[in-house]
Amino acid sequence: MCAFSATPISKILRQAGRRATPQRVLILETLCENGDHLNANEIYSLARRKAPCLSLSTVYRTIDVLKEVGVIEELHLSGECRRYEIKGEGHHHMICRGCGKVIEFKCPFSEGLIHDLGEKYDFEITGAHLDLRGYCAECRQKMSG
Amino acid sequence: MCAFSATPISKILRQAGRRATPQRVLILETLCENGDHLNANEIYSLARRKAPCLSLSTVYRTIDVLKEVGVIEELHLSGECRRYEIKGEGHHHMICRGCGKVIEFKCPFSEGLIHDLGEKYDFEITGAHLDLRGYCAECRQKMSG
DNA sequence: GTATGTGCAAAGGTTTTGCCCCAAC
DNA sequence: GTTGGGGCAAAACCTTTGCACATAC
Repeated sequence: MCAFSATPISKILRQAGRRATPQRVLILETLCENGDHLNANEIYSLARRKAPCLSLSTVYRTIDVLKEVGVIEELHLSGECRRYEIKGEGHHHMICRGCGKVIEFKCPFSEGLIHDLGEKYDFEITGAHLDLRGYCAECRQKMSG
Repeated sequence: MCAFSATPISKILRQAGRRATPQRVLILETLCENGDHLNANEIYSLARRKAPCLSLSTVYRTIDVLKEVGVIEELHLSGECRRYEIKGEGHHHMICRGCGKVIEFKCPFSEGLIHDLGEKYDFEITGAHLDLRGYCAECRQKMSG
C-alpha cells in the first residue's frame, strides 16, 4: 500500500543522517493511511488523533525533512495551499475547474520525449508533472443542464 | 510582443462586463514589459514606479479579474508564492532545482495524447501544464566541479 | 447617477523562526 | 553526553476583506 513500506522510514531517515522520531513516522503514516493530497493542516488534525501533543510546526518541519529525503512530494494542485503526496511511480493529475476533484492518471507520455527535451535544452530532468485542467463529467452536466 | 495586443485590454474587459480602469491596464502592461513569471509583489513594485498610489490589494484584485477574463494565467513554479504570465500559445516550464531558473519550451507532446486522456477519463481538458524539474547545465557543473 | 472599482487598514490563513527543553543516537 | 528535534508562542508572509470615497460607464 504505502510506497515506502519496502524500506521502513526509520531506515531511510537514518541513512540520510536524520533521526527517526515517532513524530516523523506518524506524519508519514498519516499521509499513507488517509490518502494523498493532504495539506499541512489536514495532516496535523489527523495525526493529532494519535498524538494530541503534536505541534503544527513539527508537521511543517517534518514535511521539509520528508521532502529532503525524497519520501514525499509537494503538489500545487490549485490556487490554494500546498499539498503533499507519497512519492511513487510518476502519475499526474487532472483537476476539475468546477468542483476541484482530482483524478490521477499514470504517466502516458513517452520517456523518450522527456529525454529529447533534456538533450535539447541541456537540462538533466529528474521529475515531470503534467497537470491537466478542465471539467469532469458531472460538472459538464450541471453546466449544460 | 504582448499576447493581448491584437485586442486591446480595455475592449476585452468591457466585453466581459468589467470596467477598463487605468490600474488594470497598467498591471497588464507591467507583466508585458517586465517579462512573465512575476508574483503579486513584484508586479506591485514595478507598477508603482508609474503609479505610486497603486495599492497591493488592487494588484490582487486585478489579477483575479485578468484571470477571469482569460488574459493571464497563474503558475505554481516552485514552493513559493503564485506567479503569473500572459496567456499565450501553450508553453511549458523546466525549473532548475539548483538555481530556480525557468526555461520555457513549446508544447511538443501531441495534442492527440491529451485528447485521448480526456476521452479515457471523460474529462473536458481546457489546459495542460507540463512542469519538468531537474538541473540546468551550470548547476550540474557546479555540483560536479 | 449608479454600480463597480480603488485605497487604506485590518484581518485571515499559511508557513517560518527563536528559544528552551527533551529524546534519539 | 551530544546534538538534532519538538513544543510553544510569536513573527513573517501572502492574500483577502470591509469600508468609505472615487470614477468608468
